[in-house]
This record gives sequence, structure tokens and C-alpha cells, in this order.
Amino acid sequence: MTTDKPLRADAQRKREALLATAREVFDAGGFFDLRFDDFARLAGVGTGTLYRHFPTREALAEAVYHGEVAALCDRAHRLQATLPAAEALATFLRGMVDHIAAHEGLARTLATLWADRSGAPAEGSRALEQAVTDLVAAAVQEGAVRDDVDAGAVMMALHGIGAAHDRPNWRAEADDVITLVLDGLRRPQ
Amino acid sequence: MTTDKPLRADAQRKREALLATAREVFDAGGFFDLRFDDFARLAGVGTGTLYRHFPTREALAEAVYHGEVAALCDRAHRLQATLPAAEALATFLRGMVDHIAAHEGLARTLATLWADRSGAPAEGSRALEQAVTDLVAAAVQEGAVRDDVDAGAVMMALHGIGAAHDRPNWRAEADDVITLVLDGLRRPQ
DNA sequence: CAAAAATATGGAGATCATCTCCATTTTGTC
DNA sequence: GACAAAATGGAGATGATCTCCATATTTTTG
Repeated sequence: MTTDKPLRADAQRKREALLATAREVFDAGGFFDLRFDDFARLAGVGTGTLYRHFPTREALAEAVYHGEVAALCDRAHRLQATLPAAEALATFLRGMVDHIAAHEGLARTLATLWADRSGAPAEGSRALEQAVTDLVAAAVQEGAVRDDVDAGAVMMALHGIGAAHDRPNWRAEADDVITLVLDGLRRPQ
Repeated sequence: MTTDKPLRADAQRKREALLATAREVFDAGGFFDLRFDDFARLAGVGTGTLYRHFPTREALAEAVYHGEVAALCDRAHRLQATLPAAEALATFLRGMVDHIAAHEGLARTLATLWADRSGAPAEGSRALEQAVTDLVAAAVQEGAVRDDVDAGAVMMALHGIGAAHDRPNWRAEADDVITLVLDGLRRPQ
């Protein structure tokens, strides 16, 4: 499905310059407030080039955070391989909140990518969802988690954590959401 | 805090025309896709008038759904008066999902209003949050619900339900989120 | 290596939604 | 009915997004 035509040398250079700029702006927290065309100016390329590489702001955000999200997913796989499934799930969800808390821009990015109703969901979203689904399925298999609740519900709760990122008491509430989800998932013995 | 200068007769008429148009577009599902100025055209008023009455799209959405949200809050109060607190909370949350499911536009509206980071949260949001907070507090008081989880966490889960409104399996997942929240809230005996 | 083909560039300007401004009209008051 | 206050409408300013294509760079071919 991924048509990977080999990118020309200069194209690769410009693309990387754009990504570097985007990363900087991201870390500075201004990603969603910067005029989109200005990413081009800051990276020293033309606006046409910007739009050719990243047709929308969301595409750029997705590219910048592709690494972050991939890291999250890798972590899920590692946990799943080394811990009992229920613990893996708990550790992953707790760690996800940590991770979001540590990266100012991530919550807003995830919320934006998730809310993006324009056609296909971003690759990053898909991967993350798959990771969560796998973790839940394993925990169900193991018998530690009820089987009458869809893994999608956990994703929805994560949506909430991302979407609500500017609530004053975000961190504590996010932790509490995870607590509710985990306790709610425990198989009623 | 609410400075209510009595509205002139024509002003009231135009305002009502705008609201009527907005409600129609809402029900048709196109509220967030319609050019904002077009609300004026459709209502037969000038754009200046539109902007005077509703400075932003969110203000208009808030006004349209003020009634809906007020109804939700009233319902919360009635339930709280007639049922044990834990049941009132459960009934309210289940009913909220019903209500959102029945009104195509509501989820997106709530998500938008909640996500609106421009200054003060809309009156509707505030009222809804107060209602939820009260329900949770009463249930805690009654001893049916743990006291170590913030009511804000429930709001965050609702954020998720609103924000994720375009997931293919929305209804089932939303119900499951509520199940998780309710079971997670139950005081561990 | 030169020429030809393919690929990518930049940035001026088209397009489009949002919002403002104020000369005119409508309403309320005395 | 005349004066003041309130509200109107819609032309145009503003500003962000995106397109287009003549030019430049890279790759391939002979």
C-alpha cells in the first residue's frame, strides 16, 4: 500500500530541513499557532516545496511525531514480551500518560490527529491503536481482564486524555482515568 | 456577571432567525462545514449582524445547544433527587450517551466547545461539569463510590466519548467506556 | 561527457473564509 | 414627530492556505 518512490537527493534534503524546523517549533510549543507557510520560510524552502512534502499541517505533525509514536508502540511490544499481560497493559497506559506529560506538544498532536476527520486515519494512530488492542487481547486471553468490553473503549479513554490536555488539573485527572479504566477492566471475580 | 441589556425588537427577531437557521443546519449535520458568513445569508441578515450576535462559530454552537445541555443538567438534578446517588450517576451517564447518539451534532459540538482553548469555557460546558461533579460527590458521600478519584476523570472520559464521535463503532465503545468508568468507580469492597 | 528526460523547486499571486467598519435604517422615548 | 440610541447590512480589508508553472537540479541514457 505504501508506494515508496526513491526520493531525489535534493528532495530528501529539503524534506529533512522541513522536519528539523518542525521539530524545533514543536519543542518550543508553537506548532499549532505558526502560520503554515512559515514552516517553509524558517526551513529556507519555498512554500510549494512545503506543500509537496506535507500537504497539510496534520501531515507534518504526523511526520514529526511518527518517531514518538513508534517508540510508544515498541515499548508496548517489549512490555508484552516480558510481563504478564495485565501488568503490561497497566504499565503501558501509565507510561503513556508519563510520556504525554513529558512532551508538551504530544497531547495536542494526538488529539488533532485523532480528530482529523479527513479520510484515512494517520499511520501513527493506526499503529498505536493496534498496540493497545493487542495488549488488551493478551490480557483477556490470560483471563485477567473481562472480555465483554471492547478495546476501542480504552482508545476512547485515551482520546479523552489527549483531547482534554488543557484542563488545569490534567495530570492528576489523566492518571485517574487510567485508574478507572484498569480497575474497570479487571474481571469481576 | 451576565449583563442583560434588554434587546431591541428587531435585534431579537434577527437573533431568533439566526438561531433557527443554525438549528436547521445543525440537524442536517452540516454545521461545522458551512461557511460561517453563510449562516447570515441563509437567515436573511447581514454578516455584521451575525457577528454582533455570535462573535464566533462556537458562540453560535453554544447558543444552539444551550437548551440541550440545560436539559441534560436538569435531568441530572432530577435523578439526583429521586435515586440513590450511585444509580443516579449511572443513569445519567448512560442517558448522556443515549442523548448524544440521538443528536448527530451534539458530540461534535461538545468536542468543539470543550476543545476551544480561547479563554473562558462556554457556559454549557461549565454547567455540565458542575452537574457531573455533584453527582459524583453525592455518590462518594453515600459511600458507593471511591473517594480517591477526581470527578474530573469522569469528565475526561466524556471528552473522549465526544472527541471520538466518528469512530466506526462509536456507540458500542461509548457504552463500554461508561461501563469501565462505573465499574472502576465502585468502591473496592 | 553531453544531451535528454525526469523530478523538484520557489514564490508570486489566486482563492477563500473571517471579520471590521460605518453610512444608513429602525426602534424606542418624550 | 422629532431626537437619541440601537441595530443593520454588505462592501471591502485582512490574512491564511494553496496552486501553478517557468526555472533549476538531478538522474538517466546514448
